[in-house]
Amino acid sequence: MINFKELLKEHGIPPSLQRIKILEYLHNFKTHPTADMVYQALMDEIPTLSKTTVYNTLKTFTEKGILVALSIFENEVRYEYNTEPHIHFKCFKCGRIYDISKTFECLKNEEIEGHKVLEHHINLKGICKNCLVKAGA
Amino acid sequence: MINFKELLKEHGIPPSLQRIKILEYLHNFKTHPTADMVYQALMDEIPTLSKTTVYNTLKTFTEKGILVALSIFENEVRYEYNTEPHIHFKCFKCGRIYDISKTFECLKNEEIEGHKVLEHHINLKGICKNCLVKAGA
DNA sequence: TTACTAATTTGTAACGGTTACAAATTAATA
DNA sequence: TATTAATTTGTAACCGTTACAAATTAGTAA
Repeated sequence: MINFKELLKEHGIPPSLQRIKILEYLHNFKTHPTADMVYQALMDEIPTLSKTTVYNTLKTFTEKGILVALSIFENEVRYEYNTEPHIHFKCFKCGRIYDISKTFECLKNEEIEGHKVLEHHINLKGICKNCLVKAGA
Repeated sequence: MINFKELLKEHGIPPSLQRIKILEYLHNFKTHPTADMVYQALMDEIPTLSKTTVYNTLKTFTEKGILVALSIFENEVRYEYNTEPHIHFKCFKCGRIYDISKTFECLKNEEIEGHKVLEHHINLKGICKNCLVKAGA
């Protein structure tokens, strides 16, 4: 059981209710949500919640390294809890994003053609397991 | 010398002046431009050009496989001429996008954890060669 | 507690990339 | 040349996001 209040403090972020709840959500639901999805999900629990707070908080968390921002979709940013390095698979049909645990040793080097690599994002796209079954039936 | 008129016909796209010029630009300048950049660049040559035409044309080309749409930046889509598979490096400082010719054999397989992979995008981020030199000086 | 200050949250308006849509223009055909 | 279809254009709207100021909350000192 993670103490999110402590986790925020460790990252130099004063733990308000909104911040704790947003962090908790990102940690518990691995759905790579957009800012709006987080907002919708927490509206019931925090009726006064503002969308701006969600955007600001997600931005802060990302800057502090607690979350990672993904650019898998063309138009909207998605967030996930920063854990082990992994790659993403997006289904063209259902739109779901899957985490692929496989890592690539060949990307471990931190220098390529003279450039210093700080991040790498691998995004696969295609038809997911579920949609393949549906199409085959 | 590529005959862009013929190339369009081969992809089932009637070759209008606008379409030819846009394709020509994407082929000649490997700058991974946004729709707006293409628009700005062609405004002199085609004074009546509309931004909507650029957007529509880029979309059509992408659907037909002539171009590839990149989601390296968070907010805007960038396009490039569809050639050999390669990966992209985006510099945090100058924002430029570099093509890295290195390919990864480990991503050649078309099936991963049950999902059918149709596309893969590898985006590296960090400090580019040029900016490293500037920072070191 | 109370008064005061700083931090946080909120709501509205605005911004920027993109798209919808109808009118205007151009090309194609008879 | 007249008619029809395709393409382009311009405007307005959409949507994700951000700027900003007001309102609220939390923290501190008397």
